[in-house]
Amino acid sequence: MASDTVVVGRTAAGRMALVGLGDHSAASEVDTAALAAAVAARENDGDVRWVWADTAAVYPRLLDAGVRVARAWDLRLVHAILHHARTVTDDHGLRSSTGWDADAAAPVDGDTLFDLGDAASGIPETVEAAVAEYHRQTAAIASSEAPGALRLLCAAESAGALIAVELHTAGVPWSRAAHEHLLERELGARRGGGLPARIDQTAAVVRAALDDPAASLDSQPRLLRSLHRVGLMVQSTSRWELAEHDHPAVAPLIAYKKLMRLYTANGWAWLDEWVRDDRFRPVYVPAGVVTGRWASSGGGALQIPRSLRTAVRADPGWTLVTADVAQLEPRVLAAMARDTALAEAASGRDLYAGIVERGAVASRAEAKLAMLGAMYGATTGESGRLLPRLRRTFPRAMQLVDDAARTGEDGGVVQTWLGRTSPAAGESWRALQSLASDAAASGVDETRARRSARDRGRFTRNFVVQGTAAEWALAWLADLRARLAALPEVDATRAAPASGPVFQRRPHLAFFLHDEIVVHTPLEHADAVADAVRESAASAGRLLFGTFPIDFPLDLRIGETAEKG
DNA sequence: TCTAAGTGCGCG
DNA sequence: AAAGCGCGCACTTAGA
Repeated sequence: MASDTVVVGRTAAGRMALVGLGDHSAASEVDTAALAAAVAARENDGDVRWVWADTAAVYPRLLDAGVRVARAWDLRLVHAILHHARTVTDDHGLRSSTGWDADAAAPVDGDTLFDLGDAASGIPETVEAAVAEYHRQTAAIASSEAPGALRLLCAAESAGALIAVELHTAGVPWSRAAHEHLLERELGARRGGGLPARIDQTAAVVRAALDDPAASLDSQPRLLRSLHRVGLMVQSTSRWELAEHDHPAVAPLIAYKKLMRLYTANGWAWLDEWVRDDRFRPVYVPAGVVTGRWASSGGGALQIPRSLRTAVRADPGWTLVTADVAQLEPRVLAAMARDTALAEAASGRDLYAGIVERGAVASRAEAKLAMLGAMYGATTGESGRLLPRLRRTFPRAMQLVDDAARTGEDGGVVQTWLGRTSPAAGESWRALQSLASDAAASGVDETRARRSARDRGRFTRNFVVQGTAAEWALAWLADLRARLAALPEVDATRAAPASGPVFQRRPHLAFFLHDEIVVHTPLEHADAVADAVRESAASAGRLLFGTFPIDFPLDLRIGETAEKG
């Protein structure tokens, strides 16, 4: 078994070049059509880390050709991390404009999305440029004050890039029939020309209550005027404010909004556009959020209503293993701050119950409110009122987030546990602050500047926690992916072809949402998958936080489970 | 007729 | 209208 790093890029002649960087470095060239076979051969030959410009551009074709790779290095994503990383002391030219700082190619419809060599991204893709960039990146990491952590982050980010493509390719097993059944039950039958019957009926009830048969329910300004005419003096048309009023129009209006939301966001049109072959294939965007969380593009993958998860159904002979982490962010905070008191409160399954047991607050609801307030920067209301009690009981954890907030308010940058750095303060932000600090500044300027400083403080406060939680989740995913790949395949008669050639015969990740995963697995491997999910969570905790005693308990379920709890 | 901004709501 | 973070999407209106 040879361990090697192989850089993949284009040649001037438009072929694909594979350049080995190891002891037995060698270069070879193949036509684009033969890339998958060349990668497969090298992958089977030994332990390889594949270095390429953009996983989202290269990997879909490999998967479609039946080729999975174990390890990768995504030059675009790693560049984005290192470009801003505060701990890097020598950037080796990484911070100058080289084309690698281009944004990801905007996802587009149709076949061009994952076309190899799509030049829209602006990323240099020649193999020479890729080799040079890889050397810059490894050198920059080596110069970091915490090279191990940064290297881990970059490897985890790259593993995430592989997983994002794999999730798209495999898709979420989605029962069109179950989805349609739910739509008909909630909305009534689909009607070609107009709205489903139930929506029409509900709208009629609302209009009757508003004493206006022509009232517009979809235009916020006009609806607001209609409400005012019947004495409902609301300032917005949002559900929470409507619910505070007692009027015959309120209940049907809230019902109308709920039905319309289902119809427009996840109705038949969504089903037609996003579900093929009983698979929902969202486009995941690794690091699409500044904190390092993933975003999604199209299909609203990260906003699927929980009520709709009844449509998530395993293929025949397969099942689903679903797991989410209980209170990931406060656990991560406890470990980052080395706050043993908070870690002890977290030692049971329910961190909030643990906080109550330690006497900080009186109820679980208060504990949750206070903890969220601490991580989001609440200043007023019940959440703000509870914060001093949390500060007394968990001073180290609270100091970590308070420090992050102060740094942000002062215009500084903060870092996650592994070294992802928050964005620098923008030019307009700085201008506002310096304007307000001028002796001749007006009270209005000062107020605006203070508010903007506090806004930024809340962002950096949350950045350290949300970003580190995202790192933990990446580590969890990456470790789980490797464990799943080691489980045995089922025979071809048991295959789930819609999951594609790489995954149709083995357990595979099917969905990921910040702190939650779904694995689609042949029935006989469900218990092994559940073990792998738990072991990878424990492994992720050790990888990030070493021996610090913090648990990451999972709510884990095997089988068709639509909703939580 | 196009785009940008506002509103509201789904998810963590 | 959120108080208190991070997103994406659908719909509307205002403005070019």
